[in-house]
Amino acid sequence: MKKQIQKIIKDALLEAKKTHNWPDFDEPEIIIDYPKSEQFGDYSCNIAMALAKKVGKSPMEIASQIAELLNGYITEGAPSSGPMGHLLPEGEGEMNNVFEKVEVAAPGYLNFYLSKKYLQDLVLKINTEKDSFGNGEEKKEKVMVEFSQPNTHKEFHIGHLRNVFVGDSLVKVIRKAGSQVIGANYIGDTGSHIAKCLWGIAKFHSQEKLDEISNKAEFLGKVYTQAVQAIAENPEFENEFKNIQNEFENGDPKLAALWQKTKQWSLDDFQKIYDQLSVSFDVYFWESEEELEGKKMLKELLKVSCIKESQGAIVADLEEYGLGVLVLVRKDGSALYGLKDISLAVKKFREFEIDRSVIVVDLRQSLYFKQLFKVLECMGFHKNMQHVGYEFVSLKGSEMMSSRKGNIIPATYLIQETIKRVKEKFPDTDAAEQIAIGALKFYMLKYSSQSKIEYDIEESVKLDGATGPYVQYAHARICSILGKIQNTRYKIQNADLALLVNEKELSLIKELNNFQQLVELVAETYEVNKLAHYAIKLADKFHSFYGACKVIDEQNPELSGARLSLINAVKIVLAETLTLIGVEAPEKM
RNA sequence: GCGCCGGUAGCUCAGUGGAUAGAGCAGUAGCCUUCUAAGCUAUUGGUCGCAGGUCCGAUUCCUGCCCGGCGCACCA
Repeated sequence: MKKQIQKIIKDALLEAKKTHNWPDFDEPEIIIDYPKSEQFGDYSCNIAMALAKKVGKSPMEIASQIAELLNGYITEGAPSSGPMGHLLPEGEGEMNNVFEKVEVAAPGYLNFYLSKKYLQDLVLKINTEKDSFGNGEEKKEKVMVEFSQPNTHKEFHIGHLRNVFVGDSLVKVIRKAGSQVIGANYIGDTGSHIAKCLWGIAKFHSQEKLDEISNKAEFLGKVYTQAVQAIAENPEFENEFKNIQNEFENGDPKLAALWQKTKQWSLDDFQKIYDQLSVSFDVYFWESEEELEGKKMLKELLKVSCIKESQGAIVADLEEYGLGVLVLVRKDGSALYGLKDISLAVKKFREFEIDRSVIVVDLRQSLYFKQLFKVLECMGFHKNMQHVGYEFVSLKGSEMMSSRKGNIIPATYLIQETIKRVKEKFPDTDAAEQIAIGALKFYMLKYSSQSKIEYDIEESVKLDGATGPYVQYAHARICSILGKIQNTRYKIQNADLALLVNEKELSLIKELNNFQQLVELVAETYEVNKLAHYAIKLADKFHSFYGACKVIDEQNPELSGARLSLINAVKIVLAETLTLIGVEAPEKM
């Protein structure tokens, strides 16, 4: 829609140059905005103000001249696109008269008003297309979104949850926008943290019957912390640990068996969490595999100009780009994250033939990703790779989490606690778990990614205001009304939508009209919090409509039919928006 | 030291080169014999960190500074 408005404005500018003897100039970019308030129409453009100097007239005068032409187009047709009534592509049905009028407002805005007919037809369109409403055109592009990336032998904590929610949402929204998407997980199943944990088990827990431990994942996390602290406090343990690390890396069968066994404990725990959150992956990568792949690539890598030996280690020297130095291989020969990520990046593009790689990782690794992408570039590997960062999550009233310090908040604790509190508050609901998971996801996703979250459990289970349950509640209310008219004379199909003329009704439809644009925007900018904000706004407008308009009215079955049709459209879009952020929409609450 | 991110209402956060800077919570005043009150309606509340600059116009862009957080060679 915005693009089409741009096009007709461009037509108008060209025509104005002739008819109003405007001087010749290069057109600046035509920007179409949503006005701040509905009193300024549905779309607005500030081109007249930008042109004031170039044309040599006042913004208001320019705006009036453009508006006059545009209003002419509404009835008579624009030079390149025909009547503005035919703005929409073929196959969109009988979408005539998209705009009602174009107005000029001080200090020089052009305000576009959608016609009632267009809005009323939109309700039918949504009811017809159902959950495919808002889908982008199918693209050939293949995108991989890598997210979650938990480390085995460490506990899955609340910071990991933010990652999972953002990543899962990106998969869904980029897919909806029309690209093929592969959701990928990259498990950290190797590295020094594993060796530390194995050493910790050998040192402090060798007498215990490991198989009888009830919460195995938690046990591993605790042992890891215990090991880190023990080594820090007792330097003499350093050698003991190094010995075990060497034995492990050289394939000691006992340690390898212990590794496999304990790794599976972590993986089982992760899977339980993903199941509970309804998150899944299309493909898994393993750090232990990339370690081997990376080492195989070393010979080739050393031919790359920026990669060299330094102080016994192999590093990428990126000083000339202002990116410092990235160590790929330690002086003891073991591989670091960077090396593994190089081989993984190559694998993603070669084996999976993707066009774009999106990686969701903590914002604190921004520099690291700049370095990684630069190294790949130096290798002649010019690909579309994006790091989507997000700020950290802490718990209100506690210091910053660190699994090395052992003061983390486990994800399972937060999930169980939220479910418990929802059940306390609403003992009658059957959807406590859906509500709790929804509250959790919504709370994390409503923040912009560069905003730190100080997680407040008390705040997160409040079910009013800008929360998931608030949106779910709007959905449940709609379902409740729709449930009442089953097997009655009211009809959603073939309703006379021209009856929808009330201010609240039109305002609600206008919000629905923004959905497709939103999907496109989020798929490009990765700003998933905009989905949450949209859901709130739509729910707000529904509640406002609900307060003002009675849907089922015995006296007026025709209007009721139209309104039922409208709320069904709202239900579809609301549910779809929630789906995009991974939140379920229960029918009853 | 260099770099990145933030500083907007009492609190938590949106937002933007332009039209009176917006929500939620908290506060105040109303609304359940009426489709789910997890709701609605109205309302109080702001030197958009500070100082310059660019611009017809800056909270938004540029520069400097202050405050908070984070990152900068063998963790991931």
